[in-house]
Amino acid sequence: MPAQREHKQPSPSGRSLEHPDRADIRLEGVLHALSDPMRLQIVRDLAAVEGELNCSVFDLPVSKSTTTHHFRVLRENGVVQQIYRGTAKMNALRRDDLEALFPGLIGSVLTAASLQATRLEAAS
Amino acid sequence: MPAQREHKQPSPSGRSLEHPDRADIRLEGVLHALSDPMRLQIVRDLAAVEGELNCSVFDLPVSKSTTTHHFRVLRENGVVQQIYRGTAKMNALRRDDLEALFPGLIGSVLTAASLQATRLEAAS
DNA sequence: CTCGTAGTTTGACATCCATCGTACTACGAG
DNA sequence: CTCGTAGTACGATGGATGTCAAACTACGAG
Repeated sequence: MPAQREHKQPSPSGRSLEHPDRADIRLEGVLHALSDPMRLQIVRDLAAVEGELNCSVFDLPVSKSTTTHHFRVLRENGVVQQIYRGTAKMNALRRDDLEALFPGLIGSVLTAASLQATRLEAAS
Repeated sequence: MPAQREHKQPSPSGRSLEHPDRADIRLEGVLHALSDPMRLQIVRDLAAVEGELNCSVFDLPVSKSTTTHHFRVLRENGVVQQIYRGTAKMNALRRDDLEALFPGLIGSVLTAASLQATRLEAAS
């Protein structure tokens, strides 16, 4: 039932996606979003390219619908921004908003993730 | 079934509590532990006093058994250290371990939590 | 218009999670 | 030894979460 999209403002290039305003982003939500290995990997990849990536460049070991689910969690918790561009859906980290709300947080999470990856790798 | 405590070494003052080694602490686990409002509050209080606190000084709006549950999650994910001292159970942040593994992470989470608290308060 | 590609939606399912109440255990005080 | 206090263990329960497969939608290419 498509009865819940109240303010559906037709976006420039097609479907619309709901994003929380900056003021509605919650720390607990962001931490929860980042606490899943799959989603943390997505965020790391996104941060690494410093730009936009479409969904399909992520080679996640899960089905397409699960991937959709994870991107939705990231979007609903204010971690990523998604826009449709033709048939692709581009994703980008909401760096400015996150930095304004939680200064240094994303940076230390990314650093921590790198360090841990190195550490786990070294432990063969 | 109490068949999983393999190396149960009797601790100096009574019951034993299992803590993960530093090397076994995982970023995802820490983020998950911090993503619950109740547990984030506990960690903030713990950080504020820069020392040990027993469980009962936390005035959480949940039952005793739920409180036990949250402290266990924090302990099992390497966020806090707990030791029995008589009938009380003292809790402390594992600052050194967390700082060594994930430099700056705890600090930015605490800062973010403060900022958000202020922000939400200001929004009446 | 038709097709293929990219992603969504739905429904199902098993697991995990936060919460509770009640019964239980450990320890210190008296 | 007995009692009170601090916290644990044990189900139980309702709700969220991660996962999937299958059917569906939107868009560009031809």
